[in-house]
Formats: sequence, structure tokens, C-alpha cells
Amino acid sequence: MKKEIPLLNNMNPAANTDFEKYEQKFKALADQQRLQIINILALKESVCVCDLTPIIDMPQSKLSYHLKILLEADLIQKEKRGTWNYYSLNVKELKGLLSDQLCCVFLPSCC
Amino acid sequence: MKKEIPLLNNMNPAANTDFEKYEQKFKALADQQRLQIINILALKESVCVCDLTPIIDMPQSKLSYHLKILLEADLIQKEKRGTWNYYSLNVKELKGLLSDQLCCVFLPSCC
DNA sequence: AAATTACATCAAATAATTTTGATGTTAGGA
DNA sequence: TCCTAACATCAAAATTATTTGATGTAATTT
Repeated sequence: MKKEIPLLNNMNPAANTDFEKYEQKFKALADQQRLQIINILALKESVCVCDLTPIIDMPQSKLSYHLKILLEADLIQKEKRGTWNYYSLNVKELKGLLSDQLCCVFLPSCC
Repeated sequence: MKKEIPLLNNMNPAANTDFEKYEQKFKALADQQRLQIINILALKESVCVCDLTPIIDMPQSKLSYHLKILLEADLIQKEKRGTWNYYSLNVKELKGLLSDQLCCVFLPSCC
């Protein structure tokens, strides 16, 4: 049961903006475990799930779930190479979302 | 049942950072209705709840609930004047969190 | 071809968040 | 003092998100 959020008057630059889109992206960011995943991806450039599992203390299906949420929010990307799935940050998207300050915190390679 | 998120190695700049803190802030942002509230506050500078209620289609207790979440995340501020409670954005905090691009979307006064 | 590795997906259980309507509190006015 | 307006808070109900363990699938190895 999705509720409609009424738009504001057209004096408002955000009137036509999709709050929904940002809701999804912030939801994806709003979890310590996913922030940690982002953080690891930022350090390692591109990582397969098999490398992630031992680092991050999480059952595999759970990790898969969280990766999917990040993927659907377009904050990370997936690339299949043989048997492996490599994940990497969508740095452009993240930079469009986060302040420089925050980028420095979570995406050390940015600084 | 809060789970501990294991810290990363100390090569990692975010190792000692409180993911918890950012989780809270992103959670506060991760809701269309709260984004709308932020958006209205950005337009109006400082608004009492009684002015907000007719604009935003929401029962009063619900509005109060969402304002509290934004307040606890330190994204907005509250000032009591007589019977009225005036809310305003914590622009500094928001700027420290959001990219310039996003600030422009949600906080039109920034651009 | 069978077995194994590296995942994704699913359904049920659990937990967290949001919504609602009722009630509480405080300040100001009659 | 009593009444009302402007909120906040509370507890129960409804909704949504997360966790878990099991199962499915595709690629690789043997």
C-alpha cells in the first residue's frame, strides 16, 4: 500500500523530483553492515563474494541479500567473470549523493 | 539485539568511524515523507508544526513522530516560542552529509 | 558425466519501523 | 480558574525489513 506523497507548489525546485528514488538510495545506505561493505569495496576496488565472506562475518545468503540492496540502489555494480561475481562501487553515483567529507570517510580512495 | 559490526584493519581510514552514527542519519533521510518535510523546511526557513500540518497531509502525531526522528539525527533543530515549536534545518549538518548536487535538490536555498 | 565451487533465491521466522487513535502536558486567553 | 490550542507521548496494530537455513543454478574441475 504505497501512499502518494503530494507534490509541493512549483516554486519548489524539488517539486518534480522523485523523493522515491532518494528514499531507496538512503535506505540502502542506512545500515551499518552495508556501510561496511561499501567501505571494503572502496578499499579493494573490485571484490568477489568469495573474498568478501571471510572478511565480513556474515552468512553467505545474508551478504547476498545486502549486496542486492546496494545493487538495486545503483550504489554498486556487478560483473560476472566465470564462476565469480565481482562487485565494485559506483563511485559516480556515490559522489553524487554524499558530501566530499563523507566520501572521505567511506571511500578513502577519494581523498 | 544490536549486533556488533567488526572493525576493519587499521589500514582503513573508516576503521574507527562510527558506522552507527551514519546509519542513524541515513535512516532519517531514508523516507519520502521526511524528505518532504526537509524540503518544506528548506523553503520556509523556520516553521511551526501548526503551519506544517495543513501543508503536509499527515495526522499530527505522525508528523510529530517524523520530526522527532529528524531531530534525533540532528538534521533539524527545534526552538520553542510560547505555545509554538518552530523547526528549522540544520544546514551545516546536512551539507556535511549530502553532495552539493543533492543539497540543490532538497535545499533549494543552497543554490 | 559427476562432483564441487560460487553464488542467487526462496519461504518462514524474527525484528524493526511506521501508523493510528487516545491521552498527557504546557502556555496563553477568556 | 477554566478552556482551548499546540503540541508530545504512548501503546497497540499494521507494515516493512532482516535473518536464517534450505534449495536452486551455472560454471568449473575431475
